[in-house]
Amino acid sequence: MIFSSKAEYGVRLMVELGRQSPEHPTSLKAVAEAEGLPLAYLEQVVARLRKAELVMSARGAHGGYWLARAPEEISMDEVVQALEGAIAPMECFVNEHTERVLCSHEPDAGRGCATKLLWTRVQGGIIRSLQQTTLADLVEFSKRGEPVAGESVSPTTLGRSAKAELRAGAAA
Amino acid sequence: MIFSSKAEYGVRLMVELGRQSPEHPTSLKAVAEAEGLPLAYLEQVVARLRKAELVMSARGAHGGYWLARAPEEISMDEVVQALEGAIAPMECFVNEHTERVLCSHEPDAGRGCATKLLWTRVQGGIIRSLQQTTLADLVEFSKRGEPVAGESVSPTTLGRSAKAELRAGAAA
DNA sequence: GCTTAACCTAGCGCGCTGGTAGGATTTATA
DNA sequence: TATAAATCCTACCAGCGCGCTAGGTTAAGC
Repeated sequence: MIFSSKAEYGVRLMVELGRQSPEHPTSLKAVAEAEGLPLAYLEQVVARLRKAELVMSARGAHGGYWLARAPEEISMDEVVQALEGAIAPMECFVNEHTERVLCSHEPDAGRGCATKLLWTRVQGGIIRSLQQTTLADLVEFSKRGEPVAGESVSPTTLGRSAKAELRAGAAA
Repeated sequence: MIFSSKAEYGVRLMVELGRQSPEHPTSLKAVAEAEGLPLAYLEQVVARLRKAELVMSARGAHGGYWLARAPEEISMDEVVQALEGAIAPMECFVNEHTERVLCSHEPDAGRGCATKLLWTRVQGGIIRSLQQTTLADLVEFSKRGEPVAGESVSPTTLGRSAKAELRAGAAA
């Protein structure tokens, strides 16, 4: 498993907010009930999104959360990064100071570190796919089950519909 | 963190085997000492590679391990999959039956599941970057610090040297 | 001033990760 | 044939992070 449930819950929350009009704030309770998620835990999740300035909040009665920007301008790598911390395939990537036995990547010390090359490529693959997906893509998909054809879909999809992507893409 | 140390250790082991001639087997003890890894734990790691038929073994004195195929014909997604199990960004991807609260991806139930679209794309990005890297790439890189120019480098690199890739790619 | 909400912090059980321990089995060699 | 060197196998264990709960404080509407 790669991402924790924080990412899952947080993304769902963002999608839910994206479905609402930003006129009036949405309470966490409403989101928790709609998605069947524990409210108290959602509070911790949304706190990360707020600190990253991806959502805004209003306290008190009829308070709640709403998106800080339009869904089209929120790329999912920001969201996932806010929820999960640095996006890295290996421990030594996130904290260079944690010099555990696990990681002996000497920094550019003559002979190249083979695993670092591999993890760098993987990291690139992850980040690219996250960057090329906006929150608007997900909101659209959740509304119709399929994004509008001819819209500014990310380059990777190359015209394939999101549904076809789902069927084909999961083949490991 | 995405991949566990099994992946790190196992990939290093594969690279080490790739550096040796397949004439005579290499003992785990030698690998463990060369890489500074715990021998007993490496045994469990290499067992996964053996079950996946990526390495072969000979028991007894002067026994050891060697690659089952040429490094050029071993793509890293096979290796990582053998070490880590199914490559999935989220729990529900690896085991559809573990219906925890975490995952409520109804299978194609009308309205599309937005997070599933996202994780599918991420999974594609990971698997693609792993498939496009062969063990030979890593062995080459570990030998020279840079792959031979003009060789059959994976399409993603597009002529950029591996060193440049390392410098640029890690920027989150 | 009651209710509704965001906000904060501490704690906790469970499972998985990263090992260790101790052996059994197989093979080369003296 | 005894010994050493190696793979192979299983059980066990400590630590820690994840997912979550508990219990509050603060702020805003009616």
